[in-house]
Amino acid sequence: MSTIKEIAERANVSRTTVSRVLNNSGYVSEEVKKRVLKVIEETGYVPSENAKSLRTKKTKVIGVILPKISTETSSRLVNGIDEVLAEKGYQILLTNTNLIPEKEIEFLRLLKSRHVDGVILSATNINEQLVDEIYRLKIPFVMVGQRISGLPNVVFDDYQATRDIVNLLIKKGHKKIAFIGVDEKDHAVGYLRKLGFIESMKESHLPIEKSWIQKGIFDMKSGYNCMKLILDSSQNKPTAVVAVTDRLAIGAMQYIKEIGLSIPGDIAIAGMGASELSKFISPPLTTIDFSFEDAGREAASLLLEKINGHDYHETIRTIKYRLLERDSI
Amino acid sequence: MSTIKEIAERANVSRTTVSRVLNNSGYVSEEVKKRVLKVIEETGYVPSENAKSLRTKKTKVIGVILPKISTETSSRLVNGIDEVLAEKGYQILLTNTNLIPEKEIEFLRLLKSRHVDGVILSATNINEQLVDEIYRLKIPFVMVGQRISGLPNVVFDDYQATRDIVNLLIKKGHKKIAFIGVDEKDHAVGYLRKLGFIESMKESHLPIEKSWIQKGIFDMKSGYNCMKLILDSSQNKPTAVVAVTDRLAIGAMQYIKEIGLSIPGDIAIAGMGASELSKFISPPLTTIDFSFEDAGREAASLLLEKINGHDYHETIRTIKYRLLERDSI
DNA sequence: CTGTAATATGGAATCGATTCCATAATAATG
DNA sequence: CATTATTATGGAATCGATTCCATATTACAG
Repeated sequence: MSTIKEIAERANVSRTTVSRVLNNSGYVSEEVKKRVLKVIEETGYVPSENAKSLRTKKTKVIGVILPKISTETSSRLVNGIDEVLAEKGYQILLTNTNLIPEKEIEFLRLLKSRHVDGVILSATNINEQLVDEIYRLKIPFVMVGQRISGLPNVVFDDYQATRDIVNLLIKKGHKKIAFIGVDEKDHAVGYLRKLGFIESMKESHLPIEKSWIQKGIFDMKSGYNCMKLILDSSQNKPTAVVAVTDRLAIGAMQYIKEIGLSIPGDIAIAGMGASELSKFISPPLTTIDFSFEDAGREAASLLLEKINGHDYHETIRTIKYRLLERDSI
Repeated sequence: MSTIKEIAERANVSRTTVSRVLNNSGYVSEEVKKRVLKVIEETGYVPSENAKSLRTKKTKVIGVILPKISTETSSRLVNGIDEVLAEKGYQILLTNTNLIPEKEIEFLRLLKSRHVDGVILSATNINEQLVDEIYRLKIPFVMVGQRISGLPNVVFDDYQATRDIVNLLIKKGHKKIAFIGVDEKDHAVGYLRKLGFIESMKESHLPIEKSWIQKGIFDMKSGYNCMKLILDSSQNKPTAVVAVTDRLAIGAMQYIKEIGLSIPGDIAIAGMGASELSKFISPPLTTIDFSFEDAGREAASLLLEKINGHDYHETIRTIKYRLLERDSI
């Protein structure tokens, strides 16, 4: 691996001049420039980004912290982020917390030690310590999916989206609607979506049986189990179910089918997230399309603004969603 | 952001000593050690990885080049890679070629300039120029999914897997089997799978109509179109179809269903890749599970070996696959 | 009590770039 | 032709760590 010094020697100029050619800044005569470029070409020299960024304090790397790496949500988000960042010559340094909250802080520190130019965090739950750490970081930062006051956020309207779904079911005549949620520590998916459900029901003066509200985790098995609980634990069976993710909904569908009930005849069901599966499952699942690519793009743009601008007041970008009404309701 | 110099001053020691504490190497008295650690704690100091790696020539970063970022294949692969690397304290620098071949070379150079400790490349096609560049790189390197001689490879047995599927169909009595492939420039998915198909057919002395072999790209729409061509362009209609990816297969299924034929009654169909969709589509799709997570883990392990060992002879790790027989055949 | 080994610490060079400052050569201006 | 800009180039400091080498102190052996 050649260095700028070698190039300088070979081209019979100083390192300073080589640097000027590299960044084409300052004055360099055409002749010298040509000579230097020729040497660079011949040797296949590539300047060390490392040394460069030590001096310039810019790495052109953005840290991305994901709760889980191989989910459709994450990969669509990263796709959106990359779309915007790659264009501006930034690379993505990927970290995966695997849903372990302490890792978020660990990675935040790590990304700082690597001098990334900015951080995008897609978190599922936010504790005090994490928020503290973020404030201490003083690195351009964007939060996706959850809200932290005082910082740039890209959020989905979880509350309203859930209401739209519930209201649609109500409009279709359903009065007994069950709900499969997740832990409310996840403010967006857990708390806000549940709130949307409850408030919509209340506004329409519809009762909610306690057993109709179940809490799962983020997988199909859990949706299956929740559905089982809902149907087994009460005589009063709901005619519709809203699940806060498609996976939960699909798990629930499996149970419904398994016990011989029809969808949507006996029970209507809706999910959220517009996973690819939702379109192909039978019957196709009604869901909310949150466009994670848009969220990624938005987050990246916002981050670039912060990187260039430095204005650190709170910013909230709400990603629009679409209700995809399909045959499951 | 504090530096080692500041810590040294605050603790009234030299930078050398602080460095010793940081890496606990060399001799440091308990007393001084405590004092330094306390200052580090107080200031929240994190050493600059950047400066460190400039000196040590190690970045603890692995570059990963993907053909497409938001596909199930890629995200499963990255998941496997991350599983192994994270454990050893490595981070992933992600780059996405979006299937543009020149980008592979561009990113290879870029990753070198960033002094990554190694590179994992998941490529769809390999041209001479790319191979040249890889040889020139002289960075620990692992190729996934395609083979390059003389270097470490993690490959799938595309040929045999395809044969297994075709043979299964033949065993089930099918004699007229169609094939939806992709460009043979993609040696693994395009060339080898087609070869497997053709040879299996030949060995069983089964004829292949020219129109039964179609070439698509990597999406459902393309599978749909290919299926249409297969069924429309000849009187002699096949009773089974093998598609080289699940997406192509699912697209094909859509067309088959659309024209009112039944699966597998009128036409049996099989895909490859074991996408999540394949399990939930109706009827569930027979496919090959290539365990991309395993491939990722294997690639990462192999890379770590290379990073530590330096032995650069060719290595080939073939990831085992499972044939998932489901209702579509 | 002297000589060697072990322990403890710091100075200064180094990694590979950028960048400020100085200086030399050439061109433009009055 | 002297003076000032402009162009062209290099020297050396710098970024923030690590690490070789030197030196000082203490411990131990003969």
